[in-house]
Amino acid sequence: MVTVGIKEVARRAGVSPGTVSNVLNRPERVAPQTRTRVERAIRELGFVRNGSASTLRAGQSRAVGLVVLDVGNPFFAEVARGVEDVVSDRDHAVILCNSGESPEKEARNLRVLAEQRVRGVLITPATDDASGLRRLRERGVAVVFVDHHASGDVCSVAVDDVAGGRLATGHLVAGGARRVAYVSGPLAIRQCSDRRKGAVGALESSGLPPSALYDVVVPEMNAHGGQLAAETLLGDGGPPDAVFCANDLLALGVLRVLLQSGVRVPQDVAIIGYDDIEFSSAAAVPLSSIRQPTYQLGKIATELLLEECDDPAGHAHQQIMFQPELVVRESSG
Amino acid sequence: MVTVGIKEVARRAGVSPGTVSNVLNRPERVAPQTRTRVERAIRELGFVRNGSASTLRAGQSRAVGLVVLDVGNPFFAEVARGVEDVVSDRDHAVILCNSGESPEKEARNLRVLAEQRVRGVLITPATDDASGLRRLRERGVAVVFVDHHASGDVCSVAVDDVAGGRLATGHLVAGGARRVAYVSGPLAIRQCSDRRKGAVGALESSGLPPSALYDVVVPEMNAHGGQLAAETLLGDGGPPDAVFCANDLLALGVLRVLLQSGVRVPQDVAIIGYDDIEFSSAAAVPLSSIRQPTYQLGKIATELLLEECDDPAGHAHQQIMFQPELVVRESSG
DNA sequence: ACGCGCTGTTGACACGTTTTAATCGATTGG
DNA sequence: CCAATCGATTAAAACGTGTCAACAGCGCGT
Repeated sequence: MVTVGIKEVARRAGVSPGTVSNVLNRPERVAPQTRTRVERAIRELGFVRNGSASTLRAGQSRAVGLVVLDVGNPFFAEVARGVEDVVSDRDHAVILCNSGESPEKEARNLRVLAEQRVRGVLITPATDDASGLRRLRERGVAVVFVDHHASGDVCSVAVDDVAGGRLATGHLVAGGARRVAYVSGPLAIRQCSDRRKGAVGALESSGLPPSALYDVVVPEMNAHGGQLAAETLLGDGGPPDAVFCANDLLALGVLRVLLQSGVRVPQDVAIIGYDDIEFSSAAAVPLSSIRQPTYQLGKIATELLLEECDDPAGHAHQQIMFQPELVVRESSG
Repeated sequence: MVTVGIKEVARRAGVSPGTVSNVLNRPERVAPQTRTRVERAIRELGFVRNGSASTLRAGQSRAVGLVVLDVGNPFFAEVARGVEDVVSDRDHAVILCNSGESPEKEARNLRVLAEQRVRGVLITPATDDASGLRRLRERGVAVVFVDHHASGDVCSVAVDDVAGGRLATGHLVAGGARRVAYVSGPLAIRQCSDRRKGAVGALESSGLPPSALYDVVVPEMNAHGGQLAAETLLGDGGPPDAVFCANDLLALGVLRVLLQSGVRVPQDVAIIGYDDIEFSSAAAVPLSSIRQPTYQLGKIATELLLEECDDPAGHAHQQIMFQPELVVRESSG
């Protein structure tokens, strides 16, 4: 491994290593003429800064961590795109971690990120146990919650999931549903429990009893989980009037199984999903859904994070909360 | 930032810093009893190793880079899942980069990865210009191509795109198509040109003239690109008999616009995509496609990469080539 | 001519770990 | 009982960069 360092550049340009470092980090402090000379030397030698040394000395790296529940979910892929765009503009790197909704994997990921001395962490937590995150923050790592509302001393960018659940369920009830199934992942995941809360609220406002809601919880929030849920629904003494799914992946899985079983959507059963991923509108029966500003979620969260990193003292934590939007398509028409 | 380092652990455990380092890196060389003492000290102090210092001194990091054309494409998301699973088992980190099919962004990403001193890079190149990668390899960074066949001195894990193109187009022709549109991203992307090559081959074998293939090239290989392509198809003197799309995202975009315009699929126009992403089977008209072992692509590529990193000398480069598989659904039935 | 401030530059040290050769103690063989 | 050997541990020297106090050169006003 041929290692060309800052001092070889310095020798070639006829300056001291310190000056080269200045060219790299505070170009304005060095005379234009020497700067160009150094820059030429850098180019000629093909020098690239050693990030480890830089990080070690400076105490902060040029990378941020992103921990999501499922990279395979287009929702998080879109969030990741937002993160990547902002971070890449500032020549930083994104370390992507997948928790797969498992607290253990999440903890392991956080440890790796701590080792890497990332500047900050963007996370959609898989659990309400914030002890791992607290330790991180005590070590001086900035944390921003994504798609998860926080309170007080942490930044967060989220969408009002209770409102979303109310919106979705209210719409189903307005369409005539009297018995609604709620298909979701583990209720330990905040998004799932909040959306459920909204659903319950909507039923109450409509004068329906709480028993009108029928929970089907599956371990994984993907299409496979949706298929599992649909089989449960079909087996359990006939399907309900309508199904509210905690995300579109689940909804697509449910939809597929119902259609295969000869159930007509929306005539027999109405379905609504959540997230409004790109594919929902192209589904066999175009899927009603709750739209969120997904890309913005990633983008704004990252901006907040970097802002906090750049000025930890003068930074005021803020919790941003978007309002979701109902998108009606055939599956609930 | 409270920094508890190796030497505080050493003091607490009553040993030297060197011993702590040994516990971390070669536990077998240290007596069981001192080892447990050190491990306790580590736990009590909440010590986490400083990756930058470790990387700096050891000369190699615990991170690999993954450069994909589009994180938003479920195909690459699935590849990323394969990579993440392997890498996370070995307590490494994945640095995710998105080139967005742009050589400039790709080059910038590679520079960031070089700075981070990643152990290796997994990449689906956006261009045939391998100079950036050559420089990386000269610096001792292992490189493995993903979904891109390499020759000779580099590892690669790919799927036979020419065969895939032939499979898809042969199927369309067998179904009666005489005029086939090929909707694809920039032909500078190898996957696109290879699949096209297969398509041409299939037409020739069937005795059709090369003019039977009609190219529609769009700048981005996503659903939006597909919509653009479909508009071109509709405008240009009536649609062809069949459309072969270079990936499923394009196909879903094409499908949507055709259906909206009253074109019947497959009666008026047959469509086939590529990648067989999860959503294709759930589309308004379930999409025929070419299936690839996507997760395996990421998994095996990563294993190859880490193998090369662990033993650069004794490593024999290999090019793995999978065969794709035709999946027929309604869109071409 | 002199001191002053200002801009540009320098040199040396520190960051936290890995690594190597050296040291220590204990055990074994002669 | 000494020497040789072996395993466990240590001390110290790197790794490549950022930082900061110190310093040189220069123009300015007095």
